[in-house]
Amino acid sequence: MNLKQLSEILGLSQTTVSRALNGYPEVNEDTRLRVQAAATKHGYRPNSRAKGLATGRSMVIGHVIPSSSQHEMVNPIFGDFVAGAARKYAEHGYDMMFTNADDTSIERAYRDLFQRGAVDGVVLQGPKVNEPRIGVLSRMGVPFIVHGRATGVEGTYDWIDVNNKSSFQRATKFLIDLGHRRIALINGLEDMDFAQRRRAGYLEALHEAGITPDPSLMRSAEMTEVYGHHEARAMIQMDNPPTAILISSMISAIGVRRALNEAGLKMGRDVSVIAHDDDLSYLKNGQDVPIFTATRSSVRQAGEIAAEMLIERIKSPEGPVQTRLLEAELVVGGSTGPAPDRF
Amino acid sequence: MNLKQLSEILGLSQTTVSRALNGYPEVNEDTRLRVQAAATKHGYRPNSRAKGLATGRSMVIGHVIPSSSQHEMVNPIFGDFVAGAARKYAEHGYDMMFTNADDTSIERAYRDLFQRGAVDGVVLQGPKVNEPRIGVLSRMGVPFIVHGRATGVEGTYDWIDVNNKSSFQRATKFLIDLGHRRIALINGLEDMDFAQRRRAGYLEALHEAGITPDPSLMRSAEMTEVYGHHEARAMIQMDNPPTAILISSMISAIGVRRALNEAGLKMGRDVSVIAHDDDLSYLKNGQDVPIFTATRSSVRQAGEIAAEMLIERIKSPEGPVQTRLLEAELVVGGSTGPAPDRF
DNA sequence: TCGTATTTCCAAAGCGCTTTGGATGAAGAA
DNA sequence: TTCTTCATCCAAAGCGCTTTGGAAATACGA
Repeated sequence: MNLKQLSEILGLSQTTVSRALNGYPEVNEDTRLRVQAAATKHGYRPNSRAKGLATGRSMVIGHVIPSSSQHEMVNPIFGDFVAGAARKYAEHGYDMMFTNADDTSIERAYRDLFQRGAVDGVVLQGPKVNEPRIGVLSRMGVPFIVHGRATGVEGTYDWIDVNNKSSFQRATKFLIDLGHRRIALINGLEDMDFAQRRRAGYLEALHEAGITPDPSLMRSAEMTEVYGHHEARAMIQMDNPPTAILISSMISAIGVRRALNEAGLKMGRDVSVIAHDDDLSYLKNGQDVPIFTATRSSVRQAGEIAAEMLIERIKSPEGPVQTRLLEAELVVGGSTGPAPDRF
Repeated sequence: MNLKQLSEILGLSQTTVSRALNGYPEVNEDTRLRVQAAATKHGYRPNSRAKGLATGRSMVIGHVIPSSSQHEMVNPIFGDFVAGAARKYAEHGYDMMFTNADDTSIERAYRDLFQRGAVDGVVLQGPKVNEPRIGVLSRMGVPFIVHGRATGVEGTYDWIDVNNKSSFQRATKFLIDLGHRRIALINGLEDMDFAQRRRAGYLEALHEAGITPDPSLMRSAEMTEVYGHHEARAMIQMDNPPTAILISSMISAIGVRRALNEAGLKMGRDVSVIAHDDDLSYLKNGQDVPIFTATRSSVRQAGEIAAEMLIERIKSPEGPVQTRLLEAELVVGGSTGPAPDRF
């Protein structure tokens, strides 16, 4: 069923039917009701491609899945972020499109998506330090929003981010106040912007307390469970092991916990642990009592906000730059305690 | 840059340029090269909406995210499945579209997506027993593939699934052979088809061994970490606790492990545990030695296969029904051992 | 009554592409 | 030479919608 057929059934022109359905004023209210009834009855749905062609808008927002070619890793936060965004998209009548691209072709993927008119805007996830994609998108003139920020990138752009630095600074200070001096940081990949910021917060807290950072206590890699286990295990075997560990992801924190258990160490007593918690739906940090002391910030909520900001940007491309800094909450759970007495 | 402009630059008709770029034979090879060079030089990308309108195909495949309204839960396998599928879509020139829909409007979401011409085919994830969506999609005539199957649905349809029954039957038998008699099952939601099949396998193995199933050892809910913890904790406090636990998800298995640790029980010695492992990229089951004894089947690979099957279906809508049953591998890890002597 | 708004509708153009049905000219056959 | 046959290209229609620029009919004012 297309517009033409529907209009013939109704004995009206396509113009009138189109207007009736799209809420234009120049159509009699009786006619509108008649049209709407017929549309529902016959299950008429305007063809999105034709509509897009005519209006010049696709009502689609693009995401690029950065399936890194080396590490075939899907970020666990992906699902929740997307679910949050999708909900808002749906509310505003947008669909969501994904394209897959490996590291080498991400830029082309974005360019392609936009220039062939497939999307009205894009979301850039997981920015690296000096993220080159931001410049590319800016020059292309495509509305976009960054989930995160990119140190070293010139110019302004819309972004939503967690205050990674302050949250890790606070978490570190929390541990220092508990008497910890040897605090390890199990972080994400070095070149990720969030990892740099978290490290900066960690270092600043150490600095404020007059603690010299120990490079052997700072690790970084893709944040899997196995990675957390591997690094924690290595560190507790050191001559001078850390008494506390800061971890950039709950998933890796689970690996850390596993390593501690294997070594017969008790979290919160022998070793204190703080993790960053994205509040994933399938991995809540305990029920009433949090398992891990954690810096918590819902990535799903970030997805919702990102979607709304992007839609706003699409609506007014020349509007003022929008930024949004979420503060992570420091929730205290059972994984932290006073530094053990080693003397 | 559109076709018209490009053809004017080249001094050729739109027809010829279009044909040159799409590999039709009726164009001189020199001309074709000239056209291709100009297209690259000017960064010409055919507008997908216009192309779609003209060809009648959208080159997009739809997924519906079933963000259940009650439990705001995103399935953790979502990311990996999608990453697998997306890769294949990209290889064949397809994009991937997501729509969000709550439980009540999923059917409408599919109908809408297809009837307005937004997608050429859809993927149906997480089928329930008697899944009504399958009938809907069949009647609509939209090419689709089911990730999973649906007991009780009449008619044939394309699907790819893991042999849930046989894998859980084998896993259960494995535990029985180790001397376990009280074996618990921490399963997914009752109405999910996979959960029913896993339970059937479990029950059959018990039956074969002459063990009467104990309803108090069978739990089912959405498979979060907290759920695994909660159920395991409850069961080990029973008068007659299980000596082995079968779990439908690695995430929940982690919760089970947490409960066992809290109770001072050692996995593999005091309680044996087998989990189903979807081989998620961020949650590998250990490195060399598997942590959990597990029934393993890569959901990412399932995504790839599903994508290829669907594309094949789109190509030949009248082709024979395609089904694919993957056998899960039983990997033996450190979480299982002989039943403890209780006498 | 006539002239002017206002309401309600429509024909046709246009969005950017593919594809049908030729047209043109060169090469080969007779 | 004249007639076919290819090879190569093009004009125009069509995909299904929105939107421009009226036209017709009705209401209103004087």
